[in-house]
Amino acid sequence: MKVKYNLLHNDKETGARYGTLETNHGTFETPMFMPVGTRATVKMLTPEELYDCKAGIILANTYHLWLKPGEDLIKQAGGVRKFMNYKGPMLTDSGGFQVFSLAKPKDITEEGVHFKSHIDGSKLFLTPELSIQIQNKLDSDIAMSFDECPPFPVDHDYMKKSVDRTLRWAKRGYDTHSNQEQSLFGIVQGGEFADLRKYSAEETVKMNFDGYSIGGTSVGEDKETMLKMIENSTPYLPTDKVRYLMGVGEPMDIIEGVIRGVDIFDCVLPTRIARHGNAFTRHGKINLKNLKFREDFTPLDEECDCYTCKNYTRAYIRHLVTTDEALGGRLLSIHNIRFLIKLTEELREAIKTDKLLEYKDKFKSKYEGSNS
RNA sequence: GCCUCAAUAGCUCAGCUGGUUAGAGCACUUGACUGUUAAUCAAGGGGUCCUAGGUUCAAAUCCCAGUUGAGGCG
Repeated sequence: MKVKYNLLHNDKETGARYGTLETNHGTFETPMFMPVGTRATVKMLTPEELYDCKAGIILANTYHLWLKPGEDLIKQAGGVRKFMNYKGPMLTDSGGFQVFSLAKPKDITEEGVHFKSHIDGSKLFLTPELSIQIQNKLDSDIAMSFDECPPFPVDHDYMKKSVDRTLRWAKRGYDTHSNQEQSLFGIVQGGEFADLRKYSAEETVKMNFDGYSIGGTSVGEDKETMLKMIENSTPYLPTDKVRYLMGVGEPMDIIEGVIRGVDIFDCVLPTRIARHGNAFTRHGKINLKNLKFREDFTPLDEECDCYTCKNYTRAYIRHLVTTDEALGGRLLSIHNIRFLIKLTEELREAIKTDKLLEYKDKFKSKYEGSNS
């Protein structure tokens, strides 16, 4: 079956959405943060640890799994969820972000995108059809359209051409999509241009996808521009389909996204900064490598209910991080993922009680106050 | 007792045919990270070049004496 979004409540002041998304492998509440498991693993964590973090859905990447181990092996294993022993809902990204991170402008053609493999430098060619075919075989619950994710900034002329090409690619992917058990989402682009966001959203919605996402954010633009990108997109999306903001994961960005009508977020930030020794806390981001945590025998965050905070101290985690022990990255990853998911839980509660703006103000003053 | 070799950043070492402000890796102290090319990247602090003389316009570098260490010979 296709995913089904149920809108259960709008925050009275902001219109922010509380709802649920039904999938073939479970129903979860939104807003929700989706941890990133690019290569069929949320780096350093087991599926059980993700369940403990209350992850509603996780993400894997078409591009990376195409190269290794190959989509046919994963199909043989019974799909990516079975392959990695993850029992909950899963979304696959299309490889569109790799157009941004790996390809050069001249590599992007109407037919598809020429890549140089980041593994061995060999020449690759990814098309909208191929991306969808790979995702059909990966058998995720939700497949993403193959889009161009342009860098920031590009001029209006380039962005218009890019948006039109992404629309044609979306249509090609839609026509290729054959896995009836899998949903397919369209992606809104248009950069910081309000007219192109509107145009991209309206044209994408006409194709009647199972859900919609906002792409082209977190590619180097400033915060204010990113928020404009969102608020220039969500008004044109249908209220009865889920909305997913791609690549956004700073706590304040998630809150601002929810206020603007977003339901799902994904981001590598919690897991990446964890491997680099950092943790989100109510009082801002902290770097456990800092000397000031040497004798700090308190948890990362007093109010956190994660496995790490219930059992370990900052001093111990600092020891693990400074001695390059893998457990440090694991404990921090568990905490950071749980932190963002708990944030979305609290946002859901705030929406249900129509107190989202009040919640935002409280969170913000703590988070952007003095670090400790 | 004699001979040889060594001594430069916290550690391991480059530099030694004299010539800008003595370097590197690691460690240390910080910072960055937003649909993962990332357990990564960047910056910063840190020196009696063993000590004392000498040669020279100029010495980590050459000469002399000493100190400490390693090895060898008695």
